[in-house]
Amino acid sequence: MKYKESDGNLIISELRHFDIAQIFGCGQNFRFEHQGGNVFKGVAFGEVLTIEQNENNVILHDISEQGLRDRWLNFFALDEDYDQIRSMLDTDEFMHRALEYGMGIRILKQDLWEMLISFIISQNNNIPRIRKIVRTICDTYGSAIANNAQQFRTFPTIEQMERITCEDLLQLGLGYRAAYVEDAVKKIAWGEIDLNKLRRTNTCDARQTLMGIKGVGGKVADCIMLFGMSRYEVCPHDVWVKRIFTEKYGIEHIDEKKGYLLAEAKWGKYAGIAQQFLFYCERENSKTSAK
DNA sequence: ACCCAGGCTATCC
DNA sequence: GGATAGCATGGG
Repeated sequence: MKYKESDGNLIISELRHFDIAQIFGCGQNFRFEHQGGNVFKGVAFGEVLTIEQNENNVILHDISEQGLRDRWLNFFALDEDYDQIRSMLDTDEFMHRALEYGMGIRILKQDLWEMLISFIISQNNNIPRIRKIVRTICDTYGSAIANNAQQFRTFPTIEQMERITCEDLLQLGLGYRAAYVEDAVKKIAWGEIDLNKLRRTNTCDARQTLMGIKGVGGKVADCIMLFGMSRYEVCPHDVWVKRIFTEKYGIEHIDEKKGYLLAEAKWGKYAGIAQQFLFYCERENSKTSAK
């Protein structure tokens, strides 16, 4: 990977395994929107970014080298060696296909608080609607960001959300998840759960702590840890993976425990990343074939 | 109009 | 302990 500044933009070249459409389309992020062409725009960690990709380069608009190092290098996991990760995951024919299909997928390193709220909202919900609700929360409680015509706002901080009630959230269309988000906000705002402490807690205990929040079960806790704490070993046991493990890997009477054991055995410390390739491949292909 | 969505909780046995 | 209905809302 190489990068340089040019006309106030940051141009990245010789970057392997990076496809913005896949990265933002694989269900890990709800805040970047397709602007047409190969351009996506969104907000992460309070900063707005327009990102564009062509055959040879990735262009971060209005970003300096400093900005890349301070924020986006980490967000896009550019310090992770995806050649090595992919070779470790390439353990069978079905996964091989998923790796080919998701050639440019990377697991983003996103804000833990935002992942907590976003994945509570994700349960029994479809992705377009999750995006819409998250955006509404940002529009209502987040802060304005300078220099952006679409008026993207930040994901609200804990302080900006701490006075929210269940009724407020119902107004925004969260449905029965309103009470869950309210519980999460209270537990964090009142200090019952310390997210910074959670980052240094082992995965098993962190999972239990997260599951103490109403509306956070195993799958949601795992997504929070995978996307918000880069716990790459955590493999969220969702409906798609369940289906794959049954149909492609021949596991009968699949349940969460069996799923974890299989993922652990096959993909070890990158089982969570493996899950993302499987999820993306299966979901995208079912879109085109079934409908 | 109908089925379903990156599940979880309460309640049943 | 393990199984299953019900859940708010709206996208496709």
